[in-house]
Formats: sequence, structure tokens, C-alpha cells
Amino acid sequence: MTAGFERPLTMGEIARLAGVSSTTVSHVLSGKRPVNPATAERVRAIIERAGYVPASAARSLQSGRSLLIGLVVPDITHSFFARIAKGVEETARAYDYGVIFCSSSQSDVATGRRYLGLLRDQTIDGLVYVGSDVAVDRDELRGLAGRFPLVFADEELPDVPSVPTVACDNFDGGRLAARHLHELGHRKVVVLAGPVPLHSTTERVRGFAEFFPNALVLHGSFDRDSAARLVDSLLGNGVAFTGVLAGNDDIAIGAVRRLEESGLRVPEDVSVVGFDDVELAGGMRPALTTIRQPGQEMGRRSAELLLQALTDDLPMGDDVTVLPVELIVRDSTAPPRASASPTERKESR
Amino acid sequence: MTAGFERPLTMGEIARLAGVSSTTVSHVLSGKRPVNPATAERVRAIIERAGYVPASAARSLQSGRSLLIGLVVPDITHSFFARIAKGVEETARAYDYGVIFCSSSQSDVATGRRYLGLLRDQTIDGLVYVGSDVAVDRDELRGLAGRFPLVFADEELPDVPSVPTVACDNFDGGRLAARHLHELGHRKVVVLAGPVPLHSTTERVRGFAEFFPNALVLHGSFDRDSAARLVDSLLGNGVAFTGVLAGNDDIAIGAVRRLEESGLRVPEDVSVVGFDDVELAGGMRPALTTIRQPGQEMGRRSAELLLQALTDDLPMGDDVTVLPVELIVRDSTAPPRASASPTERKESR
DNA sequence: CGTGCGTTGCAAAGCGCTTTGCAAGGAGCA
DNA sequence: TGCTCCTTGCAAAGCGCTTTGCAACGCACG
Repeated sequence: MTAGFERPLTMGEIARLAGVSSTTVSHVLSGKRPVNPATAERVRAIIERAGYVPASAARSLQSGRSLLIGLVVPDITHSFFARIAKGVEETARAYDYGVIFCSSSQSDVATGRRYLGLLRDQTIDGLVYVGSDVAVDRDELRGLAGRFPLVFADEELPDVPSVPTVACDNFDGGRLAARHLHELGHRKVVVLAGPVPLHSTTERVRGFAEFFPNALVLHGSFDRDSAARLVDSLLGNGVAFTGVLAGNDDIAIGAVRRLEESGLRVPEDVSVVGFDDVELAGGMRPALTTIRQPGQEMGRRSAELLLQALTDDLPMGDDVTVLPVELIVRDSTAPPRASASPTERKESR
Repeated sequence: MTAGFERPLTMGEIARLAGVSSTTVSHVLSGKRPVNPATAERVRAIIERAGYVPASAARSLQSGRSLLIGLVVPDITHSFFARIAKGVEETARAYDYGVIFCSSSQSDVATGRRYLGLLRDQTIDGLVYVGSDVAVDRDELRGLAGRFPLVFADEELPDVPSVPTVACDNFDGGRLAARHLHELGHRKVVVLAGPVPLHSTTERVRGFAEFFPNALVLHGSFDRDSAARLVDSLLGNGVAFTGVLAGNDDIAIGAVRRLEESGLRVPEDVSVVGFDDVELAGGMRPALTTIRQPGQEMGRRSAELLLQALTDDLPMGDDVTVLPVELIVRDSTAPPRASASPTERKESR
């Protein structure tokens, strides 16, 4: 213990105070064997008075379970990941489990390793892993898969097989977004997609293609600056478009801002659809039309999967749970203007 | 271990593989006693090949330290608390500590108890506690204070003494916000303060009073609906005002929305200043003028305080670290209109 | 009054690791 | 060659708990 803090009581000390053996104290606590009611009551009173709680380290050494799970998210300050975290935490709590979390974002490989190490050294009984475009050590992950209770949330990692996954219906989300623009009458649409290697990116783009198979697809990273640059290059090259399908809300927000800075109005000149429904999406002006992913529910479901297996001592499956998404229509989309596309430069061919 | 997962190797098994005793393996790992280089190399190779990591439970049982700290926040999905969490986590990582977090919000008292229990059962070596207006068990907290390594972040709890605290300069923040409105020329200002019992509320209101000692002060909770109701009652009673000093951004956002719904324009008719600088503050329109609290820094500093004491085995101080705040001027504030206050109803006295 | 059974407590082993006391062996020196 | 000293490995204790084997006791029954 740290300087100045009293050492907690041990079970043996409680036993001595009660005039019994620590076996008896343990049985009073666990109820796994009958104990004389009078004795039990005396022991309980002493435990209560002393504020005694069995040391968790000794318990987990004995039981082989830490009652802790891990959660790795790219960035806890991102409202979408925070929603997942909340879902995971509240579910874990219901199972009497604690959650150790890691905001892996600006992490070097060493950090990832360290957190996956929590699995190896049995600090945690299982892990909910929310992937990202950050270069994680896929090999490390593959080494863990199948050997430890592991669940992927949000992002499916096809190159790490046999890990159960909770994701949303990215394909349908893409479809819904595209259909919305198509129904509004848009015909010239560009796609500002997320990072190439991500499975979710691929799926969303596939969904977009259901209505705009020939749309120009530009890949970038999930941040506003990247989106702004993409918009610049679009505008700079005189590409004609009245609608933007964004890979997520960050891209959408970056695009809206950039379009407005370039003198175009959203949605009058250009309609923009996002993906995720982060907090800002509903709060910004124009409020963003987007595809809502059930973040908290994803967190809940993935934790549930993990904890179910842990507490029932079952093997983990390897199937993908797909949660439905929802189109949220707000103010960033409208029918295209009748006149020539305002993004088209006169001097372009 | 859970079904289907192999049991991790023990140090004894590594020792057997290497043809040495586990003492030697331990010394190879810790370096606390010299080991024959050849032996050490052989042992290390086997450890590497087997992917062996010492079981953390056994380690902490032995050492009395779990290398884990706790973090209690009211709501992890709130961008301000998420910033604190990020700061805590990144600092803990630097100290090779893990963070167990609890989003205490919609929590019954039992939940709070459970998480404070992590201290008692030594699952965590210390705790960063971010208070809120939620009724926590102050008695429980008081029982812990001084007996366990504990730090308060963001909210000072004067009724739980001798706990080191990292807060921001709420008084100065109040002052800065008030001065800003005053300098713009506002004279009729109302205060939509946070919950009464909070120390931060009191301080901010004191700061506001430096420039508007006679302002009407209404207390509510830190959410938009509460703020909307307060605005309604102000408007309904024909109170004249050209500026609003809000207890935090949520209140400010709720107020702005409500004012706009009531046909008033921000900032043309009414100026609004928030507090915190949450993500939405900068993204909404009109972008919110607010007082920025250094959330991540608060997280860092409080974790630093805790981990410093833990790793150096020092007693914890009990002083309050006050971090500076900053006025961020955006678009929700402007000089008052020359004409009569638009919030004043004709039929009011 | 003796046998048998159910009840309730204790002692001891063991979870996987760290740490300490010892001892075997080698090197250095006289 | 004989002595000390240092190096390096082993055995064993102990961290705080759970669990199991055993024994003592009381009771009902024949």
C-alpha cells in the first residue's frame, strides 16, 4: 500500500476477530456450505463493522477469472465510440464485470501490444475490440483470435477470422443514403469514402453503388481535413455534382464546411449525407442528414456476447451480428436545383 | 478459463522447458539478481516462443498493487467528460497503468457503491472521481477519503475534505464570461446557473456577479430541457434581458434553441455565453461563445497526481490544483440592440 | 446404550508468482 | 594445495483466498 494508507484487513484477521477459522468466514461469504446461523451472524457483523471486502487479486488467482473485460476504441472523445463504450460499460456492470478501456488512437504499435497483453497476462477475461483505420498489429490480433474470448465491434476484420463481430448494416446504410439522394432527384453524385482497407468502407460504397453505380469514388481518411481536401480537388477539377455521399459524419461535416467556404450552399447547391449520426450531426447547421448507427446498442450486444460466453463458460461463436441502421433526414439534403450544376466550372470541358 | 481456450503457461512450466527452476525464470524477467547469460538467453528464447506473460493476479497478490486505477465520470458520452477520460487514460498508459472506468450517470446508489468497492477490494490502486450533481453517496466517499489514494477532478467536493482536487478556475471563468458581455455593452443579463449544491456552480455565479451583481439567477440542472424551461419562465414573465450567462454549454445550447424557437435571434436579440466548450459549442450555428475548460489537461493532471503518489509511494496531498480557463468568442454574442429589450413583453409592468 | 448419519468447524493444499536463505561450484590468492 | 569470496541455482515460504478431506459433535433410532 501507498504511504499513509492503512493495510486492509485479511480474511484471516476477520476470522480471528470472530473466533473462527478463515474457512468459516469464506463459507459465510460464499454460502457454499452451511454455517451455524449464530456464527454466521457474528461473522457478518464483524465484516460489516470492519468494512471488509475480500482481496480481488487473491480471488482471481484462485478462480482464474478477473471479472474484468477490456475495451479498445480508436478515440474515446469521438461521440460514436463513446456511445459504444457506454453500451459496453453498462452491460458489463449488469454482469458485475469491470471495463478497462484503451483509447488506442494516436498509439504506436507498442500501445496496442500492451493492451492486447492484458489478455495474455489474464488481467482481463475478454476483450471488445473496436477496430479503426489505424495500423494495428493484425498479426498480434490473429494470434489472439480463437485463443482468447474476443469480440469485434463496429468494424469487421475479415483478415482476422473466427472472431464474433457486432456491426451495423453498412451495405444497407449505403443503399439508404443513396436512395434518399436518388429519390430527391440527384443524378450527379460523388462519393467521399473512408479509408480503402476497411470492410465498412467497402460495404457502404457497395450500397451507394446500388443507386449510383457510376459515381466518382474518392477515398480519404475519417477526418474533416481530409474531406476538405477532397472537396477542393473536386471543385478544382470542375467535377459536376449535386450530391455527396460521405463515408461518415466527419467526412460529411468537413465537406459541408468546405463547400460553404467555397461559396456553395448546402443543401441548395449541394446535398450531403453522412454516416454514424454523431452528436454534432444533429447540432450543426444545416443539421446533417445521415445514417444512424446504433452505437450504444452495438456496445451492449458485443459485451453481451462476450460476457455470456464468459459467465456460461461457453466457446465463443464466430458469426457476425448485423444491426439495422436508420436514415435520419435533416437539413443537409434537398432536391437538386433545376439549373446547371453549380459545382461545374465554366472553363472545364 | 472459458471453454475452448487453452490454459496459459505458468512460470513453472517455462522453467521446466528451460531446465531451470522458476526462481531463475523470475530473475531473468525481473533482473533483480544476476543470471548466467547463457541460461538467461535460453530462458528468454523459450518465453518468447511460448508467448509467456506472468499472470497479473499472482503478481498483484504478491506485490499488493494491481497497476490499475479507476475513473468515475457522470457520462462518458458527454464530450467534456470524454476529454477528461482521454487525459486520464493517456497518462495512466505512460505509467504502465490501466484504467477501469465507470459511467456513473443513470446509476442507482448501488452502482456507485460497487465502483467505490473496487477500491476496497484492491482491484484498483487509486481512483479519479469526477463528481456530478447526481446524488452520490457522500458518506461512502468520505469513508474512502484519506484511506485510499483518491483524486477529485473537475468538481471540488468541499464536504469531502482532505482529497486532492484538480479543477478549473470557475470563478475566473464566470468573471471572463461576464466581463465579455459587459464590455459588449450588455446591462440586463440573466444567469442560468447549474445545480445549486455544486461548488463549481457557486464559483461561476460569484464570477458572474463581479460584473452583474444584481443579475437574476435561476438554478437548473445541466441539461437542455431544464434550460428551455427556464427560458420559458423568463419569457413568460416578461423579464427584460439582452444577455444570458449559462452555467455550462448544455444549458447554453438549450437556451439558444429555446430563444430561437421563441422567435428571438441569437446574438442579435440575445447574447448567450456557455461554459466548458464541448464539441457541439464550436459546431453549432450560431457557434457558441464560451469558456473553455481544459478537460484533457484536467484528466492528465489528476491522473498524474494519483500515479505519482502510487509509484513513489508518497502520501497524497490535499490541495486544489486550479487550471486556467479561456474565453472563446464565437458568434452567439454581440452588442445589444439599441432599441428596447426584445424579451420584454408589452403587457408586462 | 451403541450405531449411524447429518451438521459444522478446522487444517492443509494449492492458485502463480516473488523473495530470501542456502549451498554448490568456480575463481583468485597465498 | 587450501582458503576465502563470489557467482548462480534451488528449495521453500508466503501473498489472501477457496476448497477439500477429516474429525468432532449432537441427534435419532434400534
